[in-house]
Parts: sequence; structure tokens; C-alpha cells
Amino acid sequence: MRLSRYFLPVLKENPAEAQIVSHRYMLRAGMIKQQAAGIYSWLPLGYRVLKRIEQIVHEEQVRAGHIPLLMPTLQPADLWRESGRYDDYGQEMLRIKDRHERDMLYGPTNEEMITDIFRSHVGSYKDLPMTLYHIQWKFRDEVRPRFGVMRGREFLMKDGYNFDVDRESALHAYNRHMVSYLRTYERMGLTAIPMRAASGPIGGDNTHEFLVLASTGESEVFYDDRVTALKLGARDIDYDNWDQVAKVCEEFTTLYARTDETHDEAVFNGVPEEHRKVGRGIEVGQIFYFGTKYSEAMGATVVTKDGSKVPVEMGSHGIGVSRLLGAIIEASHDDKGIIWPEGVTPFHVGIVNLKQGDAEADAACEALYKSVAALGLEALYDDRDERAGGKFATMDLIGLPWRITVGPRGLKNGVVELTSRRTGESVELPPEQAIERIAQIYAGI
RNA sequence: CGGGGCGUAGCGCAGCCUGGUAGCGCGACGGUUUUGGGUACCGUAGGUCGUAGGUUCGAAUCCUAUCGCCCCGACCA
Repeated sequence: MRLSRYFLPVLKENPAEAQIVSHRYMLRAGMIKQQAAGIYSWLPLGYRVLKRIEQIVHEEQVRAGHIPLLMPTLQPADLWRESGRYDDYGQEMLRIKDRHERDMLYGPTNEEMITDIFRSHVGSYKDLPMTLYHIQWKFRDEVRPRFGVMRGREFLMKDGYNFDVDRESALHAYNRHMVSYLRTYERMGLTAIPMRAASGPIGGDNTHEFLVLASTGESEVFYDDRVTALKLGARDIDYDNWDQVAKVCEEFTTLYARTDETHDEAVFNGVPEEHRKVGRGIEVGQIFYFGTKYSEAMGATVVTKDGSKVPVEMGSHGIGVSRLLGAIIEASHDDKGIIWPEGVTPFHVGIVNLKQGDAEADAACEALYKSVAALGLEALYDDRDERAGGKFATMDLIGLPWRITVGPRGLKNGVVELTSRRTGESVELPPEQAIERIAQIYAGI
């Protein structure tokens, strides 16, 4: 993308309404525009990152054997009357009447609807296990939306629902989700710690939240700091292997890690003092096993091998997709702007032409731009007729992890400059080698 | 939902107390200058002062109502 033809409305000054760093940078980098309290338009740069995150979530869900579908944002109230939640959910649920005075609602989550789909079409243990998920906009009419996309009223969420014939199989689904989530967050450059949580309105007794450590987090967290060193890495996971998956879960949930909701001071004091940490975290996902709460209420049953009819065992599992943008920025920024992890960056590399209009510099930039495209990667080429300082400031603000700087001085010696946004380190290289480095960097992402 | 604050040009703000023809910085546009980390100067455009009503000869300014937004707390992906 040539910046001169892109829509990137960056702001030089901090908008007054933004209090935390991720909100400020998202506004300043021209990623979002607020339309109402907790409701945002996604401008081109923000939309790119949102799509990248969404794509990673999809890939890891499919890898775990889960099946994508798409349910509507608007739902009939009757489904929620069946589960009893139409009355329980309270003011957070946006209730709407259509022209025929029918009660509708903008979905805050989809347990009822997915259960309805399931009961309409599935009746046998032979069809199980099955996990269905979608990535769809949700609306929860928060009393006080804040922190930009971190606590919006409208937000994009991946929510998945597993259906299993018995408790053991459903617990495997729970574990499978935990492992797939670990991989999902790692691909985004995040350390998200599964912490034992309280169940809230979804119900159920087995639940973990995934927390990204950040000083601006809304939850207080208590943990053994050795959990932050755990990495799933590139290990090969067979998601159908119950033992392997369970072992990974054990590895990641044995050390103490809890939110203030489930914190137990006595147990916490058993953690060696040098590892005992109290901090704050941003919740970026949660998994639940709730058994037959919805299937019983809504009559979702399957026939088992021995011919008996049982309510299907379920769980639900969510990832806050739009919130993740905020969480990633909170975890990865400096005083100049955002620092995108390679996995979610809106463009893989920025090209800065220090002297637009200089025939040699222009030609070198064009060649680099084409070379990046030939790698199957995307460059943002700052071809504006701006001063070097302004171009650097923009690149730093929007946070592309790698920048190639091209100017007449370097070209005289046959080199361009490759700079890491994260470390600030630069190396001078011939253009071909800079492209090779970019190719290597993104080879494993 | 309790407490506090703010709505004036695209963004950041001053002016309000003490009523008298709406201002500054950044940005945008045109030019000169400059060119490896937001250069300097000249010029231009842009505002029903959130909205409605009231007081007044006269309201951004005073009064009333209303809408919106932000912050702190209680609640939540």
C-alpha cells in the first residue's frame, strides 16, 4: 500500500477522551473512530489488525477440529425465555421490538441459539463430539463503557460451543479449548495466563479466564511468576489425544494463578515468596464447562449407544477478538507508539523514502515495494512528500515491526537501513539482503 | 446506578467569574525555504460556541431544561 493513496488519519495530539495508552494510540494511529459510547468504526488500519487477529483465531479453532458457522446478531426473545435468561440477564441485554411488536434482542452471547441449532439437527451420539463456533459482533449494554475497544458495548467475540455425549468427553473439549487458546495467544505475541475463575451468569463449575498481564488491566491477579515462563511453542499437539492435551493443561494450570474472584490467600502463601506476584491483568478469553444447564432447559438430547436419551454435555468458550487489539497494545508499546508483534501487524514492513522525488531513491523504494509483494507480504510505502522526521514519527506511531529506510546517502554506498521497531536497532544492508531478512523473519509466522 | 467533570474550527485548548461584532497552537490548503528524527516564514480557508427555551437593547458568557461525552466507584468478553 502506498501511503499517499491510503486512508490513515493520524493525530499528532492526544484526544482528550482517551485515558489509557491503547485507546490513545488506536485513536492517534487512525485505527478507530468512536461513534457513541462504547461503539466504534474500524478505520482501515484498525480493520486490518482486527482481520489478522480474527484470522489467527479461525486458524487455531479449525486446527483443534472446531467447525465455523455464523449466527445472527439479532435473536428472538423466545429462545431466551426457554433458558430462563431473558429475565435473568438484566439491563446489559439490549432489547428491541420489531414492527410487529415481537420481542427481539441484540445477542450478548449465543448459548441459546446454538443449542436450538443443535437440537434441530443432531440426535445421536454418533454425531458427537462436535464443537461449533463463530466470530460475530456482540452487544452488551455496559453501564459504563471505557478504555476504547477494551470495554466497548459492541464488540467482536469468538464464541464456541462443544457438544459431547458424556462428562469425560466434555472435559476433554474443555482441555482442548485451553490448549488451542494458548496457541492462539502465543501467535499474537501475547503471554495469556489461564487462571481459575468464577463462573458468572453463564453458569457451570469449571472455568478458566485467560489474562494478559498489564498494569492497566481491570482484574487484580495473584500468581506464581514461573507461569509467565511457560510456552507452548512449536510443539506438535494432537487435539484428539486426551492424555497429551490434559498434560498440557496440567502444565499450565498447576502453578498458582488466580483472579481476585477466586484468590485464596492461604494457598497463595504456599508459593515461594520470591515467585509470589500480585499484579493486574486484562481478560482476553474464558472457557466454561457447564454440563447440561442449557441442554436440559431447552431439550437438546442425544440417543446413546445403549438407546437411552440424555441431555447433551456442553461448554462454551470465548475470545474477545476486538478487545485483543487493546490488550496487545497495552502489552506492546513505547512512548513513541505501538509495537505490533509480527503475527498481527497491519503491514509486515514499512518503507520510508527519505527524499521523495529523488530519482534514485524513488526507484529503489519502488523496487523494494515490489520485492516485498513478491514474497507474499505487504509493505506500507511512505511515498508522501514529507520530511524524514514526520515519516519516522508516523511509522513509529502505527508500530510496524520492521522498517526499511531508503535515502540518497545510503544508496551512494549501495545500502538501505533495516530497523527493528522493538529494539530500535538498525543494520545497513544492500536492498536484496534486506528483503531476504524480511523473508526470514516472517517465514515462521 | 451513586459521585465528579466537560461540550467553543479536523485535533488540543483560551475566552465565561465581571454580558458588548469569537481567539491561540497544531493540522489542512497555496507559496518561499529546508531536507537522514515532526524546519522556518508569509498567506488562505474553516466555527448555527452541543440543542431548545428564557432574561436582556445585546448571550459563548446569566437562568432553566435537555442531549452527548469523559473520569472515580459498584458490575462485566
